[in-house]
Amino acid sequence: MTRSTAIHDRVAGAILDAAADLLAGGGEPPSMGEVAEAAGVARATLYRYFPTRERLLQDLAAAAIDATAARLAEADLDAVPVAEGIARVARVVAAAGSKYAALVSQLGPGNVGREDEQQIKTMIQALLRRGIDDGTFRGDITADELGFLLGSLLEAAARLAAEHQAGAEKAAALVTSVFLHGTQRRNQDGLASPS
Amino acid sequence: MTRSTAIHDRVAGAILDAAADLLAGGGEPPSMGEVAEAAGVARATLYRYFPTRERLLQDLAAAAIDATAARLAEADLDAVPVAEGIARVARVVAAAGSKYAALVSQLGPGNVGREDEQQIKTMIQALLRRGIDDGTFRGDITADELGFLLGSLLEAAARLAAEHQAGAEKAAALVTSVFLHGTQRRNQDGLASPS
Amino acid sequence: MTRSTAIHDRVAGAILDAAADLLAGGGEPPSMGEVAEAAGVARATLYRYFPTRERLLQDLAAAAIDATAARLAEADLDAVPVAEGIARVARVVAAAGSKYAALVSQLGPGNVGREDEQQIKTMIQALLRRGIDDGTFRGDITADELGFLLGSLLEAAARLAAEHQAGAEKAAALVTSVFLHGTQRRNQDGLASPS
Amino acid sequence: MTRSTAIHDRVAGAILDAAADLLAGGGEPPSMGEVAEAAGVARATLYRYFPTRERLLQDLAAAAIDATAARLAEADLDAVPVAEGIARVARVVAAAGSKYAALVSQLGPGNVGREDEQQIKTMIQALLRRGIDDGTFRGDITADELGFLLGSLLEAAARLAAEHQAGAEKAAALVTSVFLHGTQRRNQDGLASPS
DNA sequence: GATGAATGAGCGTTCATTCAT
DNA sequence: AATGAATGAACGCTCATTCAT
Repeated sequence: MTRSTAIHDRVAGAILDAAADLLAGGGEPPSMGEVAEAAGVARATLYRYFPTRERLLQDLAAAAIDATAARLAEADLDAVPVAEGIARVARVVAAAGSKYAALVSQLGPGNVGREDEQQIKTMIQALLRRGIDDGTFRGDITADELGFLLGSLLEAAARLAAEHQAGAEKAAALVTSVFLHGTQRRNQDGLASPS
Repeated sequence: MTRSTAIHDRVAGAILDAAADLLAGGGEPPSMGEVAEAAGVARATLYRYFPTRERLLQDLAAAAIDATAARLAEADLDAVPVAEGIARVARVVAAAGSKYAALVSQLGPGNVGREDEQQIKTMIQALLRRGIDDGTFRGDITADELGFLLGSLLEAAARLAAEHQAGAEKAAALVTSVFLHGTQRRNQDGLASPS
Repeated sequence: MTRSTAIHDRVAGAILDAAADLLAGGGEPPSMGEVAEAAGVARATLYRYFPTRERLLQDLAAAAIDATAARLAEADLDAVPVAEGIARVARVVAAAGSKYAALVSQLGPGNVGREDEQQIKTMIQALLRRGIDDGTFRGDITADELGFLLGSLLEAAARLAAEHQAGAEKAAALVTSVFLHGTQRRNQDGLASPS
Repeated sequence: MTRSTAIHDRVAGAILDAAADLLAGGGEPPSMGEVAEAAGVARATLYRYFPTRERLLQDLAAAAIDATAARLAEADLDAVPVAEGIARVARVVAAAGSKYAALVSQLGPGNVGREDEQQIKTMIQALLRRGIDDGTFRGDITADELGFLLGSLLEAAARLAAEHQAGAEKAAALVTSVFLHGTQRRNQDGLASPS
């Protein structure tokens, strides 16, 4: 069992690597046949590991997300002020860059392995909730809304970084600044604000 | 000629309507045969009008964009303060909502009829540039970067509205507020800002 | 009526000419669209004259056959000995050559405007029957069988002439000789003969 | 390899059989879909074996020709007098009958797998040349011309047999007799002969 | 009566997925 | 467990034929 599991993982890894390369490289989404060939297995074998194209992409996304989650976990978000936490999140996501962007366009937003993504969502939600509690954010935006906004901006940062329109650091700083300023607690300022 | 053009446009319109309905409705992207049937024409006829699936989707997107551009043109963006202009843009885009969101996921971001989209981009760029000039926005973010950020947030607003996670008005207000506060000119405030 | 009939015939003639040219020229059978274009009319107009591809080809064949029938009628088959009659038939058919061959391959043997072909068949049958009666042909082959054999050999002559593998005269003489010798009345000769 | 080749051949054979049946049966040429259905395979599979309708027909013809060639090879043409050889050829071709006739009308004469047909042509040419040398045939007709004439008459025999206008035996005997008498060496007889 | 457009059937192809070995 | 072959659905296209103006 241990033996075979090891083999299984090695093959699955090779397939995921091949798929990632193809996705990152060419413009058109690779066919299952191309993935199988690049991985050096037969189409039918590919299907033994990933019973569906969608599943393959999801698992691929899950891998990227796991890596991102790991980096976030190392980032000690709980140990720093909320603003710094947001900055770290943005840097990690912007660095993940191209992989993340390529996948998202294949899956449509929101289909990315719900369960795996949850790890990240949870960490970020904690950060946001802490920010609400300690007054970093204004009180008229719910945690869910904050999460959605931050998600969109992080996606923008990843795309910016991926398309080399800005360095990852630059993109992260930009997004961090806008998010924090856009959501920070303040006094009357005459600007529109959600009812 | 006028006659035949009118007929042509009517049929093309019927096809686009049918395709839009199917896209908005079901989850799986409709086949060309389904689109043809829904439009009440033969598959061969569909191909006379839209020689390719991709072309159909592009034209569909172009139609949605044209409609949005028309609404933006009616919004008199030049005649109101920048902040109000942004608010109007957000409301229009959030109202466009579902159509826009369904299409984007089919085409991948960025393939949406470059030329047609340009109309909108131009209007928004003008608004942003005016905001930079009159001090609405801080000076450390370029017009391009502002455009990218606003684009991401508008997409978020459209998705929010489409998924009924928030009313279109609410989504627009949220995004407007965050964007304006996030990018407004300010004094030192100790928050991170892009170098 | 007379006026319009004249016009009608002129257009029909132009179409038939165009079709004949295309058939004789290229290898692949021309499409209805190609015929229409070559004739300078719209596809739909072509169908007003020839309601079916098959009908067009049949009418084309009928024209060729009419011409052939006319030449045969001029040949005074009744006024000469049977053997000379056969020779004249062969010369006429071999001379018709290429047109005949190109058409046959499009219609499959035997579909060539039954009625029109009948004119020729009747003339030839009369000749063959006279040959049976006057002892030119042996008595163990029916008039129908003789007709079929002669038909096959005439087709061969036409093809030979069309493909320039032999001059029309040569091909006609060859076929005439073989047919006459092969079917002439004779004494015991030890060769196989149909029971 | 041996295994898979055997399977491949079995399926290909089943497809060819189905196609032959449909061709022989109905009047209208069967669609690829009909052939696939009759053979019990999916259309896509049919295309794996025969990538083109034309290819399918050619291979079908080649099969018929191979079978005919095999029968001719069994007929020991070299071991019998030329006249008897011709008779055997005629019997074999007339027996092949319907298959051969149905195919020819689909492919147009002369497109039938040139290489495969060559086997038969060669055998017959040998026979004819022997006949020229041993005086069976008259000297004023070349081997090529004899071949062409015999070919036409054999085609006639196949058609006669296929259309049940005569039994295969009868058709073969008729054609044999006419060909041999028509081409045999003789003295002056007053009949036309090719210059 | 002539035409442009529409139709329906078939062709040849790709591809995700399943079957049988 | 890995594979070659099969499947079915759709795509994009051509063409004979029909419809509506």
